[in-house]
Amino acid sequence: MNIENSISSISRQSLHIELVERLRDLIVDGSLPAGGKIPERELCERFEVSRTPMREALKVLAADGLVSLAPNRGAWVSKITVAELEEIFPIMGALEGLSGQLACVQISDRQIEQVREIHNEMIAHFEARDMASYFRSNQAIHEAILEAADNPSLRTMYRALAARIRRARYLANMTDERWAEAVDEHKQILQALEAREGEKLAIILRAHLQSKFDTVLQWLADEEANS
Amino acid sequence: MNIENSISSISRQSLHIELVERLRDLIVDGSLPAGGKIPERELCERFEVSRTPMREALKVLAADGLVSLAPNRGAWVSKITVAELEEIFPIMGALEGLSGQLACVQISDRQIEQVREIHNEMIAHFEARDMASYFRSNQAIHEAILEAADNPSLRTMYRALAARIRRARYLANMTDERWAEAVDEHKQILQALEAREGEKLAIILRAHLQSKFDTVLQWLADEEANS
DNA sequence: AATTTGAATTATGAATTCATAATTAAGTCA
DNA sequence: TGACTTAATTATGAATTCATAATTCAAATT
Repeated sequence: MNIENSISSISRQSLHIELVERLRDLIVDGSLPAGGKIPERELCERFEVSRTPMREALKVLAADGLVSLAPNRGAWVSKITVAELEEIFPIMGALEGLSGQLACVQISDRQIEQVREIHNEMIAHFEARDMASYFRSNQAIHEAILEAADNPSLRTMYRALAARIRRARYLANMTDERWAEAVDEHKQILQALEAREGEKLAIILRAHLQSKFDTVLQWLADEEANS
Repeated sequence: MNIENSISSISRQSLHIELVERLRDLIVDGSLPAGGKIPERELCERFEVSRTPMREALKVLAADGLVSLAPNRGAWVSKITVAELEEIFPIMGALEGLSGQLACVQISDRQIEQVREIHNEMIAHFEARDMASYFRSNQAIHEAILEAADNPSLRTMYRALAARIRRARYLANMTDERWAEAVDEHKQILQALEAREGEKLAIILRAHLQSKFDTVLQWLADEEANS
């Protein structure tokens, strides 16, 4: 690596980039709840930055759809609506399907081995009914496939959409029956990946996502019933 | 429409949004050439805004991939590389395929009629060998299908990708043979749409895009040969 | 008491300022 | 001359300031 590169990799990236990532996390993990106002001043104090980089970050997140800017009224965490989910899930399906297809072309034996390991861990978490750990492994598998697809633009777009969906904290909503189905779908995913059957993997991934969508819709319906 | 909505629709959107659109146009139409430095001060003077909203706009465009920010060295129009196009085209294919599928479900007879009209205009432009007009009609068809898909998120993402690709001004590169092929593909697109055969339309659209990709790669190869 | 009005306060959008990094220009020496 | 230093200039990133829009809250009115 030459000097120029080594310097740029050491130097801290700009504040607004850092803030985009931090704020995205706060929104996705629910610390900044959907529909709520974003306390600009407070966040500036918390992260010890001035308003300029904070507001730059908010503008980037707004372009991403995670934040809504009301002129002269500030920034709000965008609400998750059923309409939005109905928009996003088919797109996720298309991107994840593509991700699977590309992965089947590109993936190394070593990477398949890694996916299988995560898969087995996930099965163990399922059998222990440890949903949080299960969910982490689950996400790691999808990330590994996305990684194997080796397409940075696809990765960025997929993650932006995933962030928008993840604000819906539907995690605990999965029934035991649905959970078992999801595990079965994951076994098919692993099979197709190991056989490097791209088309088949794409179809399974899309179906898997459709089921997830149904779960999320169920969660939303429950939410509304409770409010 | 209630008072709140009527007010918000009157109020001018923020400067940075306006600038994002203007700058995107400048980049896509080549006024700000790929790989070139973005003259921040000059643009501020041209649009009569201070650096704050201009820089906010640049950050949004950077998140979109149209602009690269070099720490302490300013903003540059991102270069188009073969690697980037290889990334983007499959994604465009997935999105455009989805767009076609959704359109086949949603599209009204009236909308199909409109697409057919644009299609016929396009054929006339082809027969007159008026490539600029042909290209406009062509784009209008893809836009109409995207519109019929009725999915704002898909629209936004598709357009963002299209902007990244359009910086490659490959327009004049199409051979007469390739042009005739493209027209033939468009006849198949119209047929599938009229028959509302979503799967088929998706396949045709992906193939159509693949051919376009080949044209763009050819253009890039020529470019490099000339430089 | 509920609603309306208007001043005080606060938040927002954008311009300006400021510290520092990068670039350019000028000078030095082989 | 041409490579290397170093000072001057410029550009950049971020903080601060400023004008204005929105909100709050108390007083006035019905």
